[in-house]
Parts: sequence; structure tokens; C-alpha cells
Amino acid sequence: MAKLSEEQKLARRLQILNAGWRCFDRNGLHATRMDDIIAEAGLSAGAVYSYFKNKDDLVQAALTTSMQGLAQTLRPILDNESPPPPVELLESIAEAIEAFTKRDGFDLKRIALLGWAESQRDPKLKAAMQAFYDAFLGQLAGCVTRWKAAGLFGASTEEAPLARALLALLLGYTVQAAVIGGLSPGILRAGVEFLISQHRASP
Amino acid sequence: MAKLSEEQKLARRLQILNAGWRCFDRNGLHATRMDDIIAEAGLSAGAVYSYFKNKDDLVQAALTTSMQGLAQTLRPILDNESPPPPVELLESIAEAIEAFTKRDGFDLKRIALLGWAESQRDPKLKAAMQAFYDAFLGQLAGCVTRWKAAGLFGASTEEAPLARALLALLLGYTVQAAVIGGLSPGILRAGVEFLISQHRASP
Amino acid sequence: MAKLSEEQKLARRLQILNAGWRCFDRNGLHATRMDDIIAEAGLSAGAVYSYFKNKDDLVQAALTTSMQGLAQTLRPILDNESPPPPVELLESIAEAIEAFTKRDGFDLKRIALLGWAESQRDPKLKAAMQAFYDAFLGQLAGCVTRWKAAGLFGASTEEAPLARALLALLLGYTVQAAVIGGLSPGILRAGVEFLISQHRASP
Amino acid sequence: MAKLSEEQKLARRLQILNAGWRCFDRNGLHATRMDDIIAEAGLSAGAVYSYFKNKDDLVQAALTTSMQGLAQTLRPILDNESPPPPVELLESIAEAIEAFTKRDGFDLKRIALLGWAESQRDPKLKAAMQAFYDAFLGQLAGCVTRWKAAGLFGASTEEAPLARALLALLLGYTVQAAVIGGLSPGILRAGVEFLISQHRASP
DNA sequence: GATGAATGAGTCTTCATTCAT
DNA sequence: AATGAATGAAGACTCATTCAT
Repeated sequence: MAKLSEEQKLARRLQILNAGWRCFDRNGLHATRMDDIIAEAGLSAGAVYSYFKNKDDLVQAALTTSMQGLAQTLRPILDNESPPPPVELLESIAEAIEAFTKRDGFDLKRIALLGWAESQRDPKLKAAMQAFYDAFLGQLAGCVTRWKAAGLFGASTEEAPLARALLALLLGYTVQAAVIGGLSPGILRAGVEFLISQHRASP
Repeated sequence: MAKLSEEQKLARRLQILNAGWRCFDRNGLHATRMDDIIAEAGLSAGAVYSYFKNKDDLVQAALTTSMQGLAQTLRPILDNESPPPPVELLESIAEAIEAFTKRDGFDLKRIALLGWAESQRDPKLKAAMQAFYDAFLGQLAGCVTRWKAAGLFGASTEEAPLARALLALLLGYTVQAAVIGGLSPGILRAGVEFLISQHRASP
Repeated sequence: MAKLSEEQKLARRLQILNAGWRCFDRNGLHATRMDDIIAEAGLSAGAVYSYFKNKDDLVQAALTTSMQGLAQTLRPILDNESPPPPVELLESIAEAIEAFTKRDGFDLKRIALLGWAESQRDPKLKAAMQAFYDAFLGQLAGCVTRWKAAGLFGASTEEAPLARALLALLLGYTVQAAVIGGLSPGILRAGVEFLISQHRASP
Repeated sequence: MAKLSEEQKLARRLQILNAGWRCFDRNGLHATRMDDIIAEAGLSAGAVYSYFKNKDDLVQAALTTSMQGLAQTLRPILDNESPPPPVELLESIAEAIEAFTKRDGFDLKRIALLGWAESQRDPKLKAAMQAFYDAFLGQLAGCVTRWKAAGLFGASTEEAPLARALLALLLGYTVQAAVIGGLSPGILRAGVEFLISQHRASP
């Protein structure tokens, strides 16, 4: 049989990854059997095992590929030299997340939940996850710095806690979208706008 | 072995639940073997199985008991007739969560992550989870109503989106605490305070 | 607690045996759990085990007691000095079997089937069964001898094969009654009468 | 391991069935462990489970395959347009049963007893068994009809009861062969011949 | 005597992975 | 390169029996 080109290999790998995501979305990481993924991919066991060393390898790839893709998607928004105000930034990140995670037959937000759970017991995954979120926090902190420079926040505003709060909103958005449903970037934005609208004692 | 009193049975059940929580915290829901829990509980297989029909039953109980306990813990805070302003409310809820979830040998926040993941594939659990969070959202919306009555928010403030945002902050707090670490109720509070401090165009 | 009289003990034993028969009838020998019998008898585990050494002992007792009871029931019919002709004898034996085996909540004919199956793997039971059927065959052979003496059969008639055929009819009656249903002593009698009515070449 | 042909699969299935029959013959349906069958078949657990869903499935197959095979074996004898007289028919059926059931390392007559017992608690098996015996009875009744047409029996002879009696003889033959031993088709034939030889009042 | 909670060896079944063809 | 049959270790659960109270 003809040798596969590098390109074909990558496509095949993605095909398996997609099958994995679909299965994981449906049944979780552990309850999904290799046979499920094999059947969903429409390949043979041997074929799948020639692309991934074992189940753990495939799980890692499914999770990290997802994270890397999201990081790449969010980069232009987060690295924006003059980021829009928090509320708008949050909404556009949420919309980017939504666009990136909504796939045919699965939703990467749901996969993210699986990844968080799995990271509790898998140190390698935990490290990857921390690196991803540390970078995310760093980018958010950068936005805060630029907001301060632009006069949107006072000089005493600390980057780290605010970045944490912003990340919390996005993470909490993801949990609600996956577990409860009924949430959209617009609603999140509205909620945060209402929160900020809290009456303050005049100076 | 005399007939066990209802009280003794409950204590034994809790003993098994604690063993389960410890094991789940350590190794996740699926990778934890019944034997792990049995050994951790210091009982025999038969004894454990006389309190829980099967592994799934124990998992359900571990997850729902945890949710119910938290709901009960938060009730006085959330049903407060004159709730403190958002920032303080968030901090005190986060502190209550912290106090409730930090256990000997495990952390129920980590268990919550496992529950979210599991709820993706278990409809019964998903329903329980939705009921829990719907109630939570309802209580938060109640706080918003009372804040509006107290003049803290304008009349046009909508309860639902704001409740969603507040829940997102708490959920995101939980994820960060479990997955990244380095977060405390105080830091969350500070972050939200900074967020609210955003300069606004004067009216 | 007061000491039980011999009589009470026997009654209690029979109570357990009845529970056993009911359970065995419902679910077979092996699929019936001791707990089933214990619950059906309305006793405690300890109580049952004070009457029967273990499950095998109870099974043996259930099976042999049933056989002994039937042997005793059939004795007057089989030891009759001037037995009625074969067809009538068969019908009255079948009727006696019917009367003996039809119980409240179970049917000892069905238990007999379980016993035959079990005797394939339990040498002790097999021996008991062979003794029972050997005695049965002996009694039937005795009837044949008396029929010959009474001129009902020719002198060349052999006892053993005829006894075997008669026993086969009764055993086959039992199987059909238990497995297919729709059989009664009267139908069996009619069938054998028709069989005997076969036209013979005149001498 | 290339793809197995349908033929190879059937052979493999039969190999497992044979192992099952041997084990069941030796130790009964319930006391036989899957590991016994697996070892007897010389396969791995997984291999056996790829041919039979579970133990119950294998038991069903062992029992029904046996019945189907017997039905097929007896068909030419039972559907014979001019059946030999009852005594000869019985003998030839018994001989066919003997030839069909006597296998290498087991005896399907003994398995039949296990099947009757099991059918008491398994509705699916009970239905299969009833269908099998109903067909058998129908074929025997057909023989009676043909005997009547041939003048061997009077016009008033009823098919059903006679068929029942004939079936009883064959079933009783099976029980005796399996439980007591010492019976052969020839002895059964002799017994029935003696039974029919009963002196009758001349017309 | 009676109870019924506890034990733990024993079974069925699954599923990740391999490798002969 | 590709296949998919075979492996077998691992894990959930049951149930006969005991014995402390």
C-alpha cells in the first residue's frame, strides 16, 4: 500500500482526534473505550494505534490540542495593544470561545470540564493546564496594565487579582454553559455590566 | 453484632462516603476502584455494598451529598434579608465554600470538578446538578432584588444576568482553586473590587 | 429463651423446607440464595443454620424428603396384593403423584426435575435417587409378577423391561406436566389405553 | 490474524459449544464456571466472549442447539409417510436419540435434564422448549393418523393422548438413562411390547 | 436461643493492546 | 501498511457462612 504523505497523516490524526472528541463529549474520558473511538473514526484498531501510542496518549492529545487551539484563537484578542474595556473584552473572548468550541457533534467546552477533572489525577496534564492558564492570566494582566495606561483603571489597581477575576468569569461561563446551559456571551456581558453599575459613594 | 441503630447506620454510611471522597480526590471517579474505597473505609466489600447498591450509587451519593451539604451551608448567607454588597457577599460565600469543602484528606472543590465532568454523561446526576444550580441562581437573584430595594442597584438592573455573573465568579473561583491554585476568597474579592473600580464617564 | 420441644423443632424444620421448596420451584436450586429461603421462611440466618448445616444440606433434605414422602404415598398402591390392570394402576399412581406434589406455592414435580439435574453432579444425591428408583422399579416388577399370576400377562413376560416401561410413562408424565403442561392422569391413561388397543394379528 | 471466514467462525462457535456441553455434563449449568469452559475450549476469555454475549447466552445456545439438532435428526423418522408400528417407531426414535446424544466426553441426554430444570426459571428457554415439544407431539400425532389410516388403530383412537403417551415413554427413557442407567432402546421396546401383550377379553 | 451485620473468597465480564497474516 | 482476532489482567459484585451481642 502506498506510503501516506505527511499531509495525509496529519489529516488522519485529526480524524481520530475528532472521533475522540465526539466520544469523550458523549461518554467522558474513562467510559469511552478505544473501540468506540476506533468505530467512530471508521478505522481499524491498528490504524489508530499507529497514530497514538495508547489511550492515554490520545487523551492527552485531545485535551492539549484543544487547549493549544484555543490559546491560538484568543491570542489576537488578548495581545491587542489597546484592548477594549473589560466588559467588551470579556464578551469578545466568550464569543471567540463559543466559536472555537462549538464543533460538529461535540462541544470543546464540555471536553474542557473533562480535562479539569482529569488534571486532578494526571500530573502531566496538570502541568500543561497550569501552563495554559498561567499564560492566559499573564495575557489578562497585560490587558490590565494597558487599561491602567489608558486611564481606565487607577494606578493602584493590581494586575493579578483583576486577571483572576476576569478568568473566573470566563471559567464560570464555561461551567455554566456546559452544566446548566442557558448562558451566552451577551448575557455574561450584561451581568458584568450590571455588576459594575453598582452605585458608589461619590468621592 | 447486634442490630445497628439508625444513627449508627448513618455514621457508617458517612464513613464510607468519606473514604469515597478521599479516593475520588486522589484518583478521580473512574480510576478509583471499589477496593480502594473499601480499604480506605477499613471495611469489607460486603459491608460497603450493604450501604451502597453499587459503585455508581456510591458515586451519586458522594456527589449529591456534597452538593446538598453545600446548599445547606450557604442557605443562611444567601437567604439573608439584607445581603451585604456584591463584593462582600462573594467573599463570604467563597469563604463558606472554602470552609465547607476543605476536609481531612480531600477537598470537595476538586470533587465538584469530577461531578461536573460526570454530569456530562449521567442524566440523573445532570438533573440533580441543574436543580442545585438553578436554586443557587434563584437565591442570588433574590439578593439582587434586595440590593435593588436597598438602592444599591438601579431599577433597570436585571436579576438573572447579574446572578449568572456572580455564579460565574464563584464557579470560576472553584476551577482556579482546584486546577491552578493560588486563589483565595480575599484575592477574588480584590479582583472584583478592582473590576468595579473601573472609571466611568460621569453622568 | 425457652427451649423448643422436639415437636416444635420438627415443625420449624418443615417450615424451612417449605420455604426452600417454594424458592427452588421459583428459581431453581442454584439461583436460589440462602437469603431467599431465610426471608421466605420468615426466620433469621442463624435460625435456619441451626436446622441445616449448610445450603447443600438443605438442598439434600428438600430433595430426599420429597422422594421419601412420595415413596410412602405410593407404597399402598404399589404393594397392593392384587393390583389393578396396568392402565388403571398407572392412572392411580399418577393421581397419587399429582395429589402429593401439588402444594401451596410450589409443585414437587418441578422440584423433581431439579433433583434429576442435580443428581448428575452430586454423587450422594445420585445414590439416593438410584435407591429410590430401584425400589420403585422393584415394586413395579412385583406388580408384574402378580399380574402374571393373575393371568393378565403370559408367563414369558419379563418383569424388568415392563417395569421400566411403566416407570418411563410415569417419569415422562412428570416431565410433560412440568415442562409442557396440559397433561393429566386421565389423558395419560387414555393414551396408554389407545396404545394397547393396537390391532394384533390373530393367533 | 486475518479475517475469519463465516465457516471458521461457525467451527469456533461449535468448539466452544462442545466445551460447554462437556463442562455442563460434568458439573451442571450453574456450577460450571466460565473459566472451566474457557479452559476446556482452549481459548482465552475474550475469545469466548466474542462468540457468546455472556454465560446465559452460552447456556441458551448449548441447550437450544442441542434441541434443534435432535429435531433435525428425528425429522425423517417422524415424518415417515408409512411409519412402522408404535413399538418399532419408539425403538428407532430411542436409537436415534442415543446416536445423537452420545458424544465424545458428554451425553446430551444428561444436558436435556439440565435444560428441563433450567426452563423452570427461564421463560425464554421454557418457550423454546415448549415449541420443541409441541412440534414433537404434532409429529407423533401425525404418525397416529397414518397408523389409523393403515388400519393399525381403530377410528376412535385419539391422536393427542396417544402422542402424549409415546412422548412420555421417550422422555421417561431419557430420565432413566441419565439418572438410573441400565436402559437401552431394546429394553424399552421389550417393555412396551410386554405392555401391549396384555391379555384382552375377546370381542 | 436468636439475631443479622460482617466477611472475603469466588465469578463474571470488560477492554487496552498486540501481532500474525 | 492495514486489519481485526486474540489475549488476559483487572475490577465490580455476590452470597454462603459465621459469631459478637
